[in-house]
Amino acid sequence: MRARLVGLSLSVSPFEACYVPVAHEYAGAPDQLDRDHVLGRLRAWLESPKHPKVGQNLKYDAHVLENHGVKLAGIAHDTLLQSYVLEAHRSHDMDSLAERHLHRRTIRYDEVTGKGASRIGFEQVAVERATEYAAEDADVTMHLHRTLYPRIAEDDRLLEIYRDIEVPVSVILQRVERNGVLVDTGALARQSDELGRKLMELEKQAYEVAGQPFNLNSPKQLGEILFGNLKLPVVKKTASGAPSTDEEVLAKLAEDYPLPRLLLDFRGLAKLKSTYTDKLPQMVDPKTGRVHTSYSQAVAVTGRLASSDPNLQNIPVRTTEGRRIREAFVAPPGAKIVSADYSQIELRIMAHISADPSLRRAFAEGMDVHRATASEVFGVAPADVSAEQRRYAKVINFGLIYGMSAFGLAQNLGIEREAAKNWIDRYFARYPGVREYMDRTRALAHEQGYVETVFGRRLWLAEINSPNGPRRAGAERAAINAPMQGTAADLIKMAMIAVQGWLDRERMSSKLIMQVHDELVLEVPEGELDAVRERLPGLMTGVAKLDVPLEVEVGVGANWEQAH
DNA sequence: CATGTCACG
DNA sequence: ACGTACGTGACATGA
Repeated sequence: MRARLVGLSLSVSPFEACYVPVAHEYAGAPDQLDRDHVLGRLRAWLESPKHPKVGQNLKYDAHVLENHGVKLAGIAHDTLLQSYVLEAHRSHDMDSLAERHLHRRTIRYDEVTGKGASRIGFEQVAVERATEYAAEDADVTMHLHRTLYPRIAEDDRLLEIYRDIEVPVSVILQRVERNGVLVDTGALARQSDELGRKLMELEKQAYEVAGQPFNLNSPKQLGEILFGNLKLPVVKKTASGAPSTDEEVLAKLAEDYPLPRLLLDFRGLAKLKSTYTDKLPQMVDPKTGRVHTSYSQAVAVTGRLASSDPNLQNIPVRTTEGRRIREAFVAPPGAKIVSADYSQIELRIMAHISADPSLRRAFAEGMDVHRATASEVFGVAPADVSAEQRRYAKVINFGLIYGMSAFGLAQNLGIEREAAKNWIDRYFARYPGVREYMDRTRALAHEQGYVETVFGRRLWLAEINSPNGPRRAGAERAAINAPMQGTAADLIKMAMIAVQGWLDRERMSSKLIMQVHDELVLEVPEGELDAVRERLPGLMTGVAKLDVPLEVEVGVGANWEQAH
């Protein structure tokens, strides 16, 4: 949102590229063409949808150009997305791609700008050196496109994922990022004060119980207090062998001792304050007055997006205190926040892929799926399922999506492993199609080294044939999870395209402002509220016809919390 | 920069 | 006997 253009590099044929410096600034820098003059001359071409462009991560270029008032159009190809569609599990930076596919060792950005404290801005790089770096950048992109795109084009389904999903989504994401989200910084500041007071109080109490002051934020110091001074039992150890002080451990110790409870409360509030109520206001862009996240489209191996700087996909929701943070995500005067999320999307996908009759029936008949599962597993009528039974069934259903083990289920439910194994056996007896899906997926993963989403996105499993047992088992669980998580990612990307397409065609002012894996969030002027509420669910459920119905829940409010 | 922890779907 | 539920990103600490 704030980067300024220093120069442009372009290539129209292999091994030929140019660099146009426009804003290099250092003692003795040569005279350069004026930036606005250059952009003025290039504008018609840059903004023309009829003139196709190829780049590496053009979402970024589009932002920089838009910072100068140029709206990039004609994004035909993106080598970042090509690499991601072909090999989501590998690195996609240009240096790696050039080595892997072109056997070329490129000039690295760090080599040009330096790194750490002595790093200089690109505007201070000598024009000659900048030319070598930047022109090579354009040339490598050209070669990568000529190498990677044919590999996608030879597979119909990969081509659809790339051309019909990833490329259009990148264009939409740039707009979503630019739209930003309005945040009530005053409300967050008040929450920070309140949290600060509560933290001071908890800290004071902790010092009293511990008999001495210590840094509550330091797992190391905390471990010394708990397990050294106070001689509390070590419940489990961390990967490096130190006694763990994580939530599970503290919860267990809290049954018998006072200090762990204080620490659990402290940690919960400290997280909210440092990550959210203190940080988010600092992330507001001074120019737009809004928070602009960045979506990474080639990070998550399953096809999901990732959000960073700030991450808007992990804003608290599970606790009452946490939800207050969502109240600070607001609509401007005259508008509302609209949230629409897919209901039970991954379980529906499991029902579709596995074709299990009972699971499909549960969704077809619009049942509460956890209640239906409880009914089957516990052998009672749906109406007679207890709250406890439904809770168990919900944990089992989530476990299935993750490729659960008896151990994992036991731990999650706090029951014996034998008992957990028993529930799993009963589940599979009732849903044989699901077991067959899991077996089939495991076998396929071993044979091919990859699994696929419903729409043909390919998910590679590097360790599926590892001689290391635990690693192989991990890859098998990932293989089971990936088609469900990945298909859900495909669906919501298609939904983003459908929704933005509708908003554009209807010349609406409503804006997509966030994507949270199974949820789209929009900022909607009140005049468009009825239309959006009416059309949004159908647009989202209509992107694909699975063997089970898709359902979308829509909420409206003055803020994100109310809309949920 | 690694580690531990914890926020989300 | 081991080590175990999938996918992410950010923060604080401490080397």
